[in-house]
Amino acid sequence: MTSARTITRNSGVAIWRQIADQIRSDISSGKLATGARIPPEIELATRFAVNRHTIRSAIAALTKEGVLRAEQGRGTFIANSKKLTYRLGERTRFSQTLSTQVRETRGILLAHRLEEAPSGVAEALAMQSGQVVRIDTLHTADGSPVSCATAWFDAARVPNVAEDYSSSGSITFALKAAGIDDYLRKSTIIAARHAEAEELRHLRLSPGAIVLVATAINVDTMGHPIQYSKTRFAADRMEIAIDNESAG
Amino acid sequence: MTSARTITRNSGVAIWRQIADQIRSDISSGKLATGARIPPEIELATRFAVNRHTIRSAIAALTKEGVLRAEQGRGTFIANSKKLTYRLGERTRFSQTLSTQVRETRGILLAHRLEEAPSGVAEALAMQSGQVVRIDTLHTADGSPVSCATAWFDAARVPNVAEDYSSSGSITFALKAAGIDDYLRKSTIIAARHAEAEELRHLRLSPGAIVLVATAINVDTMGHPIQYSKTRFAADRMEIAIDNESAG
DNA sequence: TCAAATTTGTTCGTATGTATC
DNA sequence: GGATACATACGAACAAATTTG
Repeated sequence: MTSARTITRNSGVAIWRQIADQIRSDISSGKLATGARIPPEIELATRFAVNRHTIRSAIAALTKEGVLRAEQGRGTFIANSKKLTYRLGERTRFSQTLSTQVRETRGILLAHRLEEAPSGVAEALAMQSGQVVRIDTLHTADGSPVSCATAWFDAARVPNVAEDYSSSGSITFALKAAGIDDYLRKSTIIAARHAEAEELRHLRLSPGAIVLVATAINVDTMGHPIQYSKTRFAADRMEIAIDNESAG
Repeated sequence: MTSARTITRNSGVAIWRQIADQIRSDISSGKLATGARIPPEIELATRFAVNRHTIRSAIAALTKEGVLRAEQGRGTFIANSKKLTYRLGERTRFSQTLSTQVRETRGILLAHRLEEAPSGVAEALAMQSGQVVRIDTLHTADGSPVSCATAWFDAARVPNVAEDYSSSGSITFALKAAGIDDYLRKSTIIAARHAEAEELRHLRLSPGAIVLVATAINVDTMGHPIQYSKTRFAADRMEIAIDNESAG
């Protein structure tokens, strides 16, 4: 347990939630390991200079989230811990980048529809006009939701992408079915924000939780854009790594 | 103004803050442009299904942050807007990547000290043993703080890095002074979390705010690590872009 | 110039949540 | 657990500034 950082009163964020966020952050950043015992409530109360009831509220929230596990007479323990790393590269594939870290990954189709390309999407896909297929997906690692995404494709080029994704849980497979055997990551923009209500539900997060938003464009081997997507990662479970191989 | 997303009651995060966060997010994601007028309080109150006072609390918080500006009888307007983009590449340099987006950037030395390499740092710098120079810096763009960083260097190799940074506000300059004319970004890991108290102060953020954390290793032209750093970007002001040039 | 409509600013009161002791 | 203080959220007004007709 690291030292208690200052808490801010009257900020619109209850003290118990600020403390819960700090403890969760210490756990997911690796300062606290799985199975470790956190200090007793009285000690935490002293350290954060708050009442013990306030600490109990924080622990109760984290227990409900599944981050902590309290045992009467023994102490409070860390239930879960380490972050998964999503390695970004030209040939980034979701299941592949996680394959060494988890036993199993899965992709679930949440929704799909044909729509007029929203502003920004047509430009990103270098389309003159026309319709796009939009798919909303959820990705799990060992059964836990780790990210959800919205992706747009040129409807003329990959009309059955939703169906093919649904049956396989894989973008790579769905594109192969449309005759696109290979694709490359052209650009990625990474931002972070608070999770919205739908993301909270899908990723099983609590209000105030953070998502990393990766906005990406994938191109075929001719350099033509085929996929524009926004993936939201649960920031307490995932981090993104960028390796510059030539500088190794 | 996009549609109101759900707010969650009794979550430990005040409703006025959740609404303020949503409005701020809409602004910085570009859904709302500088100078634009946001809907009147009554309309927002209806849309979010809350009392007008609650909307006023949210607006007051954003006004204090400098994001909004209210004028009696006229309306409430967006004061500030666009996000800065930090382009990550092998030769990433802070001032250079922002030079096309802002008039002026500055680096300020907050603190420095000689210390035994903490766990993780010695490995990252490929040092057998010994001391490291740690510097804590703050970076501003056009006067606004956008990021703060902690960086470690092998004390044997760049003993005066703190002094040289202090006088120039530039890592590139400080390394040149130690005879390192060029360096490359080897790896970057990006995560996101809530800002800690010190970061809130330095970056002038409010509790619950988000920081993007970039953990980086820079190497010299021989591939030997010279700098290990953790940079925290205010997520509502900055995003990170990764371009894969060969896939363009 | 005046009047109406719109929009932000202010002041009551009341109920509930948060935090302390 | 109970008592107390303060923050949060709601509701109903009214006041002040601005825009529109």
